Amino acid sequence: MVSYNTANPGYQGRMTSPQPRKRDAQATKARILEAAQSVFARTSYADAGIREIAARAGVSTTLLLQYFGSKAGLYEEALNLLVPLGDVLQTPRAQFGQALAEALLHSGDQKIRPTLMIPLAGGDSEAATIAARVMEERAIAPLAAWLGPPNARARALEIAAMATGLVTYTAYLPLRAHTGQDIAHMAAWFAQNVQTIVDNGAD
Amino acid sequence: MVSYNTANPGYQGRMTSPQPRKRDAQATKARILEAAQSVFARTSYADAGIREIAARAGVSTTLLLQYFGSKAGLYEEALNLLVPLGDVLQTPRAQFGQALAEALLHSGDQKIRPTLMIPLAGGDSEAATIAARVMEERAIAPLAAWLGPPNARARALEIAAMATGLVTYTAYLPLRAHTGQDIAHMAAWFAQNVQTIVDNGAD
DNA sequence: ATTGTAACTTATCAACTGATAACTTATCGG
DNA sequence: CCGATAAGTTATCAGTTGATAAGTTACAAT
Repeated sequence: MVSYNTANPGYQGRMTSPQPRKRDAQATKARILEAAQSVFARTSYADAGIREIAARAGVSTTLLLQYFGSKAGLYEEALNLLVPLGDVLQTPRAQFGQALAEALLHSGDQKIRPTLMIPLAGGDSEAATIAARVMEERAIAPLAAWLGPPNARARALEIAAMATGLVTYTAYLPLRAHTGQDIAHMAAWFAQNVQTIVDNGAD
Repeated sequence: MVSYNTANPGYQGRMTSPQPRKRDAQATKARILEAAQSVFARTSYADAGIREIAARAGVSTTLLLQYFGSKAGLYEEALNLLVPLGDVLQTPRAQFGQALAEALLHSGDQKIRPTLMIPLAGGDSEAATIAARVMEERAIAPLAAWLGPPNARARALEIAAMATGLVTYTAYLPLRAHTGQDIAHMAAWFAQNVQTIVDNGAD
């Protein structure tokens, strides 16, 4: 592993990647963001370290900070990039529950799933403030608008609550392994209840 | 504020608390655990600091570590102490949904609420492992046993998922303030869906 | 009254965190 | 070819974290 900011001066890493890599700020930024997403999704904000993200992107921490200003800045940009609901909101209303369930349970550890882990940021920390804003703007608000009255916001929050809970207990917490039956039961339960919220605007 | 381990040598704090406080290991342990609960509930595990907990309990960090071995040990004991479902599992089955909703939304920031924040510990950190074990033993398992077949575990997880989500979006994330209508709608939704899971064992 | 022991603290550590200043090097238009 | 500028790095810092060794002080039984 090529590591920067550690005791390994001068080594260029030509063995692992034959090309010393061209200089391309945009591509580098993208690599950093990708690394940030995967690291922030796996550990909590406080546990995730700038050094690990930088190493995973094959960059020095300095460059990372130069591009994103601070760890918090990187966090915000990484979250914003996920645009959680984008695709799912395109599906027909009648299949929304099913579509969201599949997106949450089968997504390849990227895209939507991490977004639901945003709340895992913390309580009153700087990270929580950022996470709350992003969640509000990119998930709750669009979902509420899509749902429409009555009680748009409450219903959006209910869906978000179920989604966060589902991901938490199926993919995030290292609980004792679930059986296929358990997963199937939960998926069906989730899809149906979400769909009810979508359909039953008038309760 | 009396602070230990900082630059304030020799000050005994006699002004704020006239009695220099008797030596009582059990009471001191209890004070530490209480402080730990409130701090761990407010910030994430990684953000919570041993020093803050110790200060809040009016003790030195050394004593805290002497009693609980390590930060992780303190975390585990503090979580275990919450015994989340205890009271709620005593209510009649027909009112379980309502009872749980009230416990979650009206609890004075202590008792149950923090327990549902356990998952906020992190991803693959040491804290997450501890949190998962406690959650499994003190919440999922007893709840599943109480629910009974069929699909006891899946149904328990579904309830836990909703509960975690509800707390997350009403009390934990610093989202834009909810209206009373929103809260009421969510509470009713939560109570009814939990009750359905309790009743409809056979789907 | 003395003393043994439990309760509790002070002083200190090594490791790690995010961040900054100052340097080097590749790339590209003229 | 060249030199300006962006892309990238090394070295380093000050602050904080959890943890430890060595001490001090209160209390309770003899």
